[in-house]
Amino acid sequence: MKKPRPVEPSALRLENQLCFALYTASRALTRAYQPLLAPLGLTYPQYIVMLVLWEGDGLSVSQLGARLALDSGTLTPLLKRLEDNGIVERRRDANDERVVRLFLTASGRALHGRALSIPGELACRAGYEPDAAGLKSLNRLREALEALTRRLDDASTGRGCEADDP
Amino acid sequence: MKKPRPVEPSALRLENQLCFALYTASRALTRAYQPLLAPLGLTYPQYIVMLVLWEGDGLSVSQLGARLALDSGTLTPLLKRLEDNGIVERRRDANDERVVRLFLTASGRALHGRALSIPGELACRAGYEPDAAGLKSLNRLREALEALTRRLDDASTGRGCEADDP
DNA sequence: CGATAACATATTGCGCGCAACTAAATAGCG
DNA sequence: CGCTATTTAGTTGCGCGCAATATGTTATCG
Repeated sequence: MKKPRPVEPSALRLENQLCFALYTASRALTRAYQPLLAPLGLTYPQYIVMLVLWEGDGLSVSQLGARLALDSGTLTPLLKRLEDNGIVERRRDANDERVVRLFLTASGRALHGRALSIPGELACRAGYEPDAAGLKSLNRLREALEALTRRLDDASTGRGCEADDP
Repeated sequence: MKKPRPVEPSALRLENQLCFALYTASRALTRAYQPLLAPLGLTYPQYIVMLVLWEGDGLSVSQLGARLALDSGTLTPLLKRLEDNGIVERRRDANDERVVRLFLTASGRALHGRALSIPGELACRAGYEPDAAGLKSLNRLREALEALTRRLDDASTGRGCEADDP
């Protein structure tokens, strides 16, 4: 009979945890964005939604949700707030009354210009040189995070891990 | 007079955004942890708190908050829930009635054993080899995130960026 | 000692995320 | 056609994060 392999107690030390680094970095980024987004009247998740709509509007709530990995429980109230603020319009599709299509209003489109400088401003505040190898390192970090996300989503979908004997 | 330097419209494309990759990866990680933590009766932020307390209890709410970059608005209700679940005890410091010190109960300590295998299990589910160079790449990712967090916190503390002329 | 400032935690309010469930519309099938 | 299954949003409930504020405690200064 096999004993479950022993686990080092240090496995749970906070500073060893990728999970904690990721959790903290994500919150730090949201905090850093907040003062830049406040003048536009946007929260950070609202800004993420606007990034998609600025690329092209008219998509449905579920298409937006697929892009962002968010469901209607999050998006519906968020989009209603954007609509209340006059930035977004929600219209039922005439051919399929189930789907709600999302459109930018004039002021929603106008926000795009004011948002353009935000990523650069944030990178600058964080001390990244705009043209240096720092850009390359940011890209590598982004790719590593995307790879991690893919693996984690697979892990959530699948169940368990292979045991000792196949 | 200098024009503000033009910004590429692609600056706002979603797939170019480190911020989106980080936001998505953080949520994916929380989702991946959730089925492993549910048997312990812990949410992901509660697990992060327990990681600190397992390293040593008796610390104050503000010390815990400094470690996690969380304030009492988040921690107080979270800790009350842990106390209601019989995992943590909150005691006012006898020498300073302002501070609340946090202690593990017996069942809180007992949870530690059940939690030890979680990081490895998750790494395995995500397809990382436990002893391969994959471990090294996870460490590099963690260090990159920690460096980013430090820079972002500096950016949040400080104000603005240097202009074109010093 | 008494007033006041500084400090530690608690409370309130709001906006996510997400699970679970509901409601309405369409698709598909006998 | 009628009935069920599927699809799409919306709703509810709960637990964060975090800003703003309140409450109670200790320190400081005259």
